[in-house]
Amino acid sequence: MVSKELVAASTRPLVLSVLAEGENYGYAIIQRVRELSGGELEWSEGMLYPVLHRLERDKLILASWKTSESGRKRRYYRLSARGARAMEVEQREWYAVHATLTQLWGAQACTA
Amino acid sequence: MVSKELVAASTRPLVLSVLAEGENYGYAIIQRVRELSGGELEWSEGMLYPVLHRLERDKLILASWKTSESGRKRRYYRLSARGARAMEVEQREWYAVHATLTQLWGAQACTA
DNA sequence: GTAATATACCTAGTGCCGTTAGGTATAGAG
DNA sequence: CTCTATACCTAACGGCACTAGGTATATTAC
Repeated sequence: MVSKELVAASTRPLVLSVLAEGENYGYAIIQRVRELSGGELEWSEGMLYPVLHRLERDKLILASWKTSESGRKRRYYRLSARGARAMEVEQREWYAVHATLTQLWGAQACTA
Repeated sequence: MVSKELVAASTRPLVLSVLAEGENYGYAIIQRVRELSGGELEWSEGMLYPVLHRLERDKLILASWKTSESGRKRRYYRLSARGARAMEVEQREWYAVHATLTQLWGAQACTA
């Protein structure tokens, strides 16, 4: 379990970073994040879809409906150039805060 | 500058960690965090004081009024045993998210 | 001496965002 | 044929940073 605030802080960078791996759709993004976090991050759909809509509204990601070979309709998202820049900003901010915290927590900056 | 969400996520762990260094008061905590972050984190008073009140309400920190030799009244906070445990939880959650992000960002886990 | 700045505390209104709790529809498994 | 997993969506609620104030005292500048 991760606190609501930490979820809020990590959602945008995580979504942008997952889409930097290649285009993907909402349901699969949730699973990808759960997998990457070893089950620590269990996103709800009610959280993610509004996030995707906001990112699309802000032109950080681009969306298109596609039908998979199974016949299922999915909304695929991919990173825009603007989104790639936003991801770098998020990354820099994250590292700034991480550096501040690890100064207080001692030398163990690397637990990844 | 750091996003609102990232500020929200880091405020509690930062305050608890600063108080783990020793008792301190609101105004000085703001300066300490600014110093540790190299100016990246510029907390407003309107943000911090409600945070301190919530932490006190939840018994994670303990408060007492003291008058400095300069004659100024300050409200000093110190970490409770409960607060120390909460800090460890926050730390573990932070590292879990950090590990997830750094997997997506590549090997550069250490920029601290 | 007095005006300006830094220190030191506080609160109210606003907007954003995760959570909870729903709803709809299709594909595959038992 | 029913149940689960997949796949999308939205509305109401609560918590929290942000903005913009307010009060009061000590120090510095003119």
